[in-house]
Amino acid sequence: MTVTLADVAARAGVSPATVSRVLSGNYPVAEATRARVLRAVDDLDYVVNGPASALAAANSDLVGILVNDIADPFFGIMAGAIQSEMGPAVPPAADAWGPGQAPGGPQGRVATGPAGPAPAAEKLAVVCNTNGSPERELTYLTLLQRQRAAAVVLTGSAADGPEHTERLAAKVARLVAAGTRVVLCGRPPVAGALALTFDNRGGARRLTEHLLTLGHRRVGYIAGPAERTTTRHRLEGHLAALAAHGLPAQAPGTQAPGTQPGGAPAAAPEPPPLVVHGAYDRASGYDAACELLRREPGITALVAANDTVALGACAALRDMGLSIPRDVSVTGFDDLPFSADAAPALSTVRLPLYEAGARAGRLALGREAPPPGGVAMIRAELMIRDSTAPPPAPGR
Amino acid sequence: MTVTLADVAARAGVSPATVSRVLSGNYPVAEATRARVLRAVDDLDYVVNGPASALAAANSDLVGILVNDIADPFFGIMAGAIQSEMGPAVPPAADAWGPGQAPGGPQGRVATGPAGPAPAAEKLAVVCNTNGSPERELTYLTLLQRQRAAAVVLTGSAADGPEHTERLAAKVARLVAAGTRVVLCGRPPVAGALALTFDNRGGARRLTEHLLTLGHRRVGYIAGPAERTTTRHRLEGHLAALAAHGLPAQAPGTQAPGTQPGGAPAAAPEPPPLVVHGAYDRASGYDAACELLRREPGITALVAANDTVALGACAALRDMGLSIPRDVSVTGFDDLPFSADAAPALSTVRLPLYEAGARAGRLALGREAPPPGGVAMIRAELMIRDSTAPPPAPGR
DNA sequence: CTGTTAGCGCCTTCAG
DNA sequence: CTGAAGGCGCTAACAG
Repeated sequence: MTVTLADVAARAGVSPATVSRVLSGNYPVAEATRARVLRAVDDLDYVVNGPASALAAANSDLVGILVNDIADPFFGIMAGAIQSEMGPAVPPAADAWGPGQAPGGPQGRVATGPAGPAPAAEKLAVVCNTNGSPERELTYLTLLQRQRAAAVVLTGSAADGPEHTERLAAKVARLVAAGTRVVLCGRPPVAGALALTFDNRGGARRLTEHLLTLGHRRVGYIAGPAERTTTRHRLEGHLAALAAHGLPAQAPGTQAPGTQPGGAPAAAPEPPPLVVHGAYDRASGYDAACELLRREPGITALVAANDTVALGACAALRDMGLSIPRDVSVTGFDDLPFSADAAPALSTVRLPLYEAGARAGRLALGREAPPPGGVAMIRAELMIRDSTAPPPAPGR
Repeated sequence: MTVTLADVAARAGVSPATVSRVLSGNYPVAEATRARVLRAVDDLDYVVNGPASALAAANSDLVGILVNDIADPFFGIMAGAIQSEMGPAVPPAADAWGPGQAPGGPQGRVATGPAGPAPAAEKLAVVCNTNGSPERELTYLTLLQRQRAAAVVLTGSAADGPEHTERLAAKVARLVAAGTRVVLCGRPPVAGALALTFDNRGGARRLTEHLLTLGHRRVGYIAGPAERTTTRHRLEGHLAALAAHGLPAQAPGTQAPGTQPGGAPAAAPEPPPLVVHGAYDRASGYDAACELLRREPGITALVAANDTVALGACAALRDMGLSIPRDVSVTGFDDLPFSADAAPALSTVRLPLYEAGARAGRLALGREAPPPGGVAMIRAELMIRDSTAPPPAPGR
């Protein structure tokens, strides 16, 4: 039914081994036969049988990319960047043969010789959507392990909590043991894997400091899902900034520093916490903003877990008749493309998603030297735009 | 090094064939042995060798999803929907799985332990980013063919033009011949493949009609990349609406119907066309809006190729000090999540991206009967919101 | 129900 | 430089 390597060999009048050698290009073959084989391949429309080749060679050209939400540009940008690095081989005289793409130039890559490690073939970069489910994450990892994937890149926040962390670590260990390279991008490190982690804590801290410096004292925080590492880290940064200014995390008003949170239960009504958790989406931002302003109408600034959430919060504020940033300042996180276009342009923290993804891709292919210790921290950059300003005058 | 099926067989004291049978679950096995095998699998942390199994069975559980831009929610939503249908099996206990739909015996693998080790059957849905390059599209198709993918879903607009159309058709034919199911989602049909096409022409036409009905007569059109089918179809719909109202496509002002475009070359200066092409992104929308208003300051409405482009146009208008929709109305297309949140909320055409993607996923797995003729047209729904209104009074 | 027997298509020594 | 031979790990008929 389907044409095999043997068919090509017959057509070209050579042995299967020779065809194999021509195709994988990692072994000297006479230019004449080489051409003959290539033509036969073309004539027959031959396409290598991946499974068979993977079985025999004990490796495949599959590279898996796991994302939490494929509909979110945050992941789309990283995934796209990772894939962009999976192209055919290295810089010079790119030899992208492939069954179908005949010998590029007259002599293709003949004289090039081993310009590097090996004319690495094109990788099949593939993205898998976990939908934020730790369960599905593990499942995909197993599926990828099954395929003997060459590498796996896990992006975005991980599920927080010991059990999953442990199960993931075990899985990663097995993958690595099986020869699969594992890279984490925008995630906390895991033993055995290379990691590019974002400075979520630092970015969040500087963002809140920016607000405090402007004079804000009643700052609401719209956090992401409670069980995610990124959520926790950003919140920690925020709280650290607050603490550094002597502001108790949940103080609703201008409370004196040092006030112990667990105060009198009945006499003085417990101050409502100014942190609300929700999903990383626009609707959550909207709802959370409403909730926070209900709890504490005196809020003058809202820090959102990410840009999408921030936009939802802006919409809520608008609907309440509040002006941004005159009445309330709002900040996001990530600096996704649309943030600069929002009205008003969002003050946020820029994460170099594309650059980080590209680097992760290179690491996954072993095309770049791993950072010392296997872990690198990616800096976040403050982007101050138009959604933040000093709070309204006290007696507004 | 790695544990194989034979190891498991030995550990369980059965033959490899038996292990294979319990793992694929498509053959009766005594409950006792079955349990023994499962335990051995678990003890040894065994994971099937995908390539080997694919080779032997002549099929794999890979399903490819091709998208033009993975960072664009338009594709992310469809891809996510498609993947959501690739789950383990169907709704009830019914276990429709295996390389082909196994008999799903009376109690198949019911009594299995806790979420068995490798409940298999799960398809590995995988998305590939072509970045809008016809070349890469073909390459990915080859890569997927190499892997003997079970199915392939191509989403979004196709490259327009005979050569690519033909090459694609040939590739699709080969894939289908090799047993891979091919589904098109949001694309024009291709022989041999099932297709779910969006009513881009109709949607665009109704959108422009909406504007004309409001009283607009000088309508600018911001089109997508010229060489894409979706671009062409939407533009055709727009022009059809214009023509139906007796408005020449490129008339800059209130021109009398019937005026022949190719008029006097020097005497009467050629009216500037009111259509500008650009990428499907926000920056293009911004630039195109500027360009159109430069060409024809009297424009009272801007029709954008999609929502993202429309938002860019809105930003441009805002920067020019124009109010939406008081001075200029703006429309989008697709109805992506953020469109309803824009300020003002965007009038657009809703494409049921998620539903279409889910259906495409089911078709790809053969879980749903194909539409008659293999092609189904997906209706687009007009969503009138706040970015459109009657044009300003004549003598504004 | 379970074991046995052949390959699936390709890569990879090992000769020539 | 090229051919011949063995086996990668698993599944799919056939026996029993």
